[in-house]
Amino acid sequence: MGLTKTEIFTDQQNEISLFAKVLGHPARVAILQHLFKTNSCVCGDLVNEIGLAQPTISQHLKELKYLGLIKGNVEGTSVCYCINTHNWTAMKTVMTAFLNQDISENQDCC
Amino acid sequence: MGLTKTEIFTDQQNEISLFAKVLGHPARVAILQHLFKTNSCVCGDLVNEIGLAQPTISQHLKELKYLGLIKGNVEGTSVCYCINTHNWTAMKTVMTAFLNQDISENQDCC
DNA sequence: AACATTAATCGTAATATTGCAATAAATTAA
DNA sequence: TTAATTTATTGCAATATTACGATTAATGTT
Repeated sequence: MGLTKTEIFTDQQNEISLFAKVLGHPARVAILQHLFKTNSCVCGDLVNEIGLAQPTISQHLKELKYLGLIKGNVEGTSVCYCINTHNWTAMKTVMTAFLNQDISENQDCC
Repeated sequence: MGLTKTEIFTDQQNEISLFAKVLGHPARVAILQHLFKTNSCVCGDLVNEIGLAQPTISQHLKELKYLGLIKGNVEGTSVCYCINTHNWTAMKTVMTAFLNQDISENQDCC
């Protein structure tokens, strides 16, 4: 079906998976790393940095923006993107809590 | 195309995105949380816990196993699954490093 | 205004993912 | 051996994702 049954999961589970999903493509990972590295905004030179076509990059940026991980500002004919630090931190909190779950008693049982 | 161009990205970027991708479905998040909570192994009662059909759960378990995040042991007619703590920790290290990237100069620029 | 530049959107093709019914495989019990 | 139980596999339908060419939209330049 290709259609996830979100209604049978908790909000938390859906939130974690949505964040993970947007990080689940190397182009989006690369975009985020580049925005972190260059700190200040970057625009369409992401197209040059990463070897994908402009519409493809634009599409990935849209997804990152939709999840709130980046912000975009129009500057003349170009658009300046950067990390939305507030939302990034919020996402990090959610993901870190999930990753740091402890095994109650411990040791692998299988 | 639906086909990711992995060859243009670094091994690290591909690794991060693969880990994120497997966490990018609420059923797999729920399975992992359940395995953590019940500590010791759990078998097909995951099918009861989560409201998906047995083949669907089996498929999700397969993906988690492929990425090495869980282990499965045959015990009679049932199969006992549990977190692969070693690989989970390794994954956590990779993901945490990515999530904890710092913005060089700081503050949002857009 | 006409042109150039940059990014978003549209349309489309190819592949991937999700989910399940049906079936097969493996093991145990009678 | 036959039946029961449990999980994996197969096959398939529906939807999602990825990628890009062509186009449009927005702004700046001459």
